[in-house]
Amino acid sequence: MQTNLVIVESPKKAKTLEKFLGSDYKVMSSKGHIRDLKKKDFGIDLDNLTPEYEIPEDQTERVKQLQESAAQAQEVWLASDEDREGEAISWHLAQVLGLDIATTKRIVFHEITKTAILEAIEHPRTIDINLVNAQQARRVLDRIVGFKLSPVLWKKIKPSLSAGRVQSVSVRLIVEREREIEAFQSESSFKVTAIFKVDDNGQVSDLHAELSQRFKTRDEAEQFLKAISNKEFCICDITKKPTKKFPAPPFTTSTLQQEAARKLGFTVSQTMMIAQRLYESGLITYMRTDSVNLSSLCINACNKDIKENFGEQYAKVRSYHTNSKGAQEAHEAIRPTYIDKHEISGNMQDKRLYNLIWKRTVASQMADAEAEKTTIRINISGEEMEFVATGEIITFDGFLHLYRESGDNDTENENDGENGKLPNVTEGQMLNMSEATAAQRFTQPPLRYTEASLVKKMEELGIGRPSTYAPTISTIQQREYVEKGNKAGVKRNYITLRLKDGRIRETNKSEIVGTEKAKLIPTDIGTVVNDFLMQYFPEIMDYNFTANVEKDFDDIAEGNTEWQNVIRQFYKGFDPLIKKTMNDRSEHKVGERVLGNDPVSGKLVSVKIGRFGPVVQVGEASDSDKPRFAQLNKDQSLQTLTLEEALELFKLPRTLGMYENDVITVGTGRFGPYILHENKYTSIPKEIDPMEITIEKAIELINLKRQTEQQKHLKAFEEEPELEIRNGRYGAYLFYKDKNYKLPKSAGDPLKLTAQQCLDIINEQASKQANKRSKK
DNA sequence: CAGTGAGCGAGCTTCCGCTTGACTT
Repeated sequence: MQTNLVIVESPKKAKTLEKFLGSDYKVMSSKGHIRDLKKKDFGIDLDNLTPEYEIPEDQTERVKQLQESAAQAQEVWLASDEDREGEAISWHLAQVLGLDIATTKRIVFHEITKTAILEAIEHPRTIDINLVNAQQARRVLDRIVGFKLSPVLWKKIKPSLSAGRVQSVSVRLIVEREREIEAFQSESSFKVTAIFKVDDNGQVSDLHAELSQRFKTRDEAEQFLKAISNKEFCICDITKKPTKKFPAPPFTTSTLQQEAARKLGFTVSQTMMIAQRLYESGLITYMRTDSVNLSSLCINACNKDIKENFGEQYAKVRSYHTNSKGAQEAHEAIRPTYIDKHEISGNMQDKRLYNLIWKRTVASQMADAEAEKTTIRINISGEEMEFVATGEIITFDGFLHLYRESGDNDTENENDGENGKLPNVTEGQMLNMSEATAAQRFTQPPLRYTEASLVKKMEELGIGRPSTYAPTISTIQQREYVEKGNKAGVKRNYITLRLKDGRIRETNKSEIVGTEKAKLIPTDIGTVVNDFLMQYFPEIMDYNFTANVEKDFDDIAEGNTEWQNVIRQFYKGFDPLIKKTMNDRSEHKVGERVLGNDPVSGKLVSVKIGRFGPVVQVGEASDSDKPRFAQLNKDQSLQTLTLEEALELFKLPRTLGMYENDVITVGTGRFGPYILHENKYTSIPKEIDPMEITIEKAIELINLKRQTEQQKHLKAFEEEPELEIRNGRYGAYLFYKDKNYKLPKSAGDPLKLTAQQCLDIINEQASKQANKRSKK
């Protein structure tokens, strides 16, 4: 007889718990929150500051089941996570299930082990209403900020935009980084390196050293090289210093996302999807966590595993503590459920992520790596400056044997000759310099954010939670505040001076710098919205806003303040700003920039964010004839567009002339410039300027298009009129009911396929597609 | 990746955190 009902948040957790607790206990899950503020309305009675809750559509069935089970049970145990949100979930459950808040048993555990759970059952408490109120304050504040601020944007900038405590500040980070990069002035200096020939136990080897100082100008560097060509070099000092390296703590959501991006190239949401799969298969612990804590069970298992596989000296028991802002630590760190499971079966991605988690976890329980750092100082006769050679050798690899954390700026081959082993030399030894080089080096602008490095920054600032990092990054891209893109590098020339055999040779080389891939770049809309919010709502945009309100939430949780007071206090300052901004009828639209006057009509030319994004406008709404509009090209920006470029946009569409009884026009559309003739569109290739294109060239392109069009239809079928084999840029493919399908290589000669074979291929791909789409 | 090509008149849009979903063409 199941007399007890235990309710947790996650279904997977429920299953595991049921095994531990035995037949007296039925375990169910809430699947997160079961109530929320009304979805459609504002959801808060602002006069009394009362939240208006409802059960979301997709939770009604589940709530009904919970109610039925609760009615049958003699005792209900609320076992949601031990954090603010978890406490609120328990409270909502108690309300909806008609349980007494004062007496209903509330239990918590941070690790899912039998002892931890039985221990929790032994020590139940009741719902902490102060903590619940802290959550209500958090929820209400976010709703007020989001639902009051967004409409201001709809009115002032563009419909459907959004603003919020977390997303707006995330966009700010990206906009400001972009501005830093724009404003960055690269400075160059000359770095001097030298190679000395050393007799190392009968073998001649190179000793690379760098000058202790850099030169500002080419001339200074040249003078220096001249000066040292006939100097003497002597080792004046050798110091050896032992150093230690420590393993990184076990994974949290944020660090897992970062490391999976750096080491495996996963996007943040990809990582979360795979981790979810591993969790549901029982292979890893919960993947949304801010804790670095490992259960003692796990620590012991690591210890045993390390000793068996690497030896006694590699093991070192460690416990980690979080230092990230606002961490609530309701779960363990992300770790393998069973340490002795070194490998898993499954697809490649699952395996790789599991492997990463396994290594990180085990490495966190391994010994420090020990190294010896050697610094050799080389004196130059008659000079203040000296050459310095450094080398580091690992004397004991410790955790490095298994795992090394990657850095954000890691490049493939960063060995600048500074690491590694140095040849054997002694103090006082005279050296022969074989060559010296002065190479021009430039200071680098800050790097744009990747998804993962943005998550890192958000965590540092205490913005967002493990469960929201990935969704937030999707949101700001969906709203088109930010896009993920590549930045082509620029070519830069640099000078190298090389001293060899008493002669200095100068060479000019060039390199491509600043190439960035899959980086977050702000759009015009993102920039305009950010600047607008910064101007009118600086408090919300302050990087410390979240941290400040968190202090208030803590006060509420400790019972020192009433939650409504905190909200009332905030709203008192916020509401007038909203009202004022809404009613502010300034002459110009937000983000508008006047470029000048149209030389033909004399009318005002301006750029702004239009209904469909950035546009140029000639004339004003008050003019007798309507203003003309033109959309900006994809590579143009509101902030940098010039009057000339703006006027250029109005020169299209233009008419080239007649061909076969119809006009040829040249226009520009969503996919770049095109030729329109007889209702058919032909793209104009990149290398041809649509402003310069001749009618002859246009006709040539039209005919070329017709030709490929003709060659497109390889084979049709009588029995399946909607099926066709077509020829495209990448060879033959299938066309069926207005959709394209790839032909697998195994299909053989496309012309020999039967209709049935084609349909089989299509069906197979369609079902794969359906799987993919449903995941979205 | 397989070819695509519109133009600010109804309406509606939006937050942050918890959690996992599965319109058959």
